[in-house]
Amino acid sequence: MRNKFTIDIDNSINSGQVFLWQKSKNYWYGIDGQNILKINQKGKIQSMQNMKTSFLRKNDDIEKIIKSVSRDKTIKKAVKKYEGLRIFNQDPFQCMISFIISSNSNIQKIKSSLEKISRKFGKKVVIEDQEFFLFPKPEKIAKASISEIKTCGVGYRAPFIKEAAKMVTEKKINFEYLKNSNYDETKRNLRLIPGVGNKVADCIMLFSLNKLDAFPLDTWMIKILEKYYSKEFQIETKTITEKQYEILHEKIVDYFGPYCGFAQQFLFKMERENYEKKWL
DNA sequence: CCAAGGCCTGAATG
DNA sequence: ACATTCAGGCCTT
Repeated sequence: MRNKFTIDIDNSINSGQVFLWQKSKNYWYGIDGQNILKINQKGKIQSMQNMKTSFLRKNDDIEKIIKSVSRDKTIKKAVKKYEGLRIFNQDPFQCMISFIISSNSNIQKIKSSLEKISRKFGKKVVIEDQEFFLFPKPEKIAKASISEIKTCGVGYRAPFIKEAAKMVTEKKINFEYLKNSNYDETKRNLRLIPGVGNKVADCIMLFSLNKLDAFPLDTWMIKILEKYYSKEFQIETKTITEKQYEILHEKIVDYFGPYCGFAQQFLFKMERENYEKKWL
């Protein structure tokens, strides 16, 4: 028997995991690789390109996942407040580029850069009298010059983006293989990409490679852990070193379990909302 | 193994 | 106005 699928689409889109989405008349339209998705408030999804998609992860046993991560009062509160918050299953290439761009940046600027990249390198598609630009294929970005990429406002990340795309076209990074690999193997591979450190790798893994045990530790999550979980995970220093990141991740998996990525998403959403940050 | 500094850019801050 | 700071890291020294 299957659970009834429910989702809070607004909160899920506005939770820092996707950037190329816009709302129009109660529908959300978004770019996911070579696909354009249209989703209504109830989570009914359609591909405007007639492609198959598992974007909404409808097969997840969300009840089980939520029960599994609900280890304490703090996380229970977050889960209750953002009950319909879900993690998407994005196009890996787009996700990788998005989070390479995200480093040392903010939502608005990430969004602006990605829009420019799509507009400059992606295929134009007109749907329902609206113009969309698909996300460019890896080959296109791999062939672009650094200065062309820089016109999208990505600055010093431009060479990273080009090299990352190149590694995909050369099959040094094979997303299909990584989808079927475990956490450590996947991370080891992703870390070979310039501009991909621990945090960015965890984002790519959680949001596009089906690694629900990935738990991106950015400055916000560190603050959250210090605020609510100082007993469970003592964090001594201000800047998290590589080693500390690994140790912390292990403790987090021990504590929140194999779906800890969901815990991250709920905690992150709750804390960010407290600060009334503007999203899309 | 750890700490410090630089990095594109543009919005926010003073 | 104009300068400075800072933002959901990463890389090099």
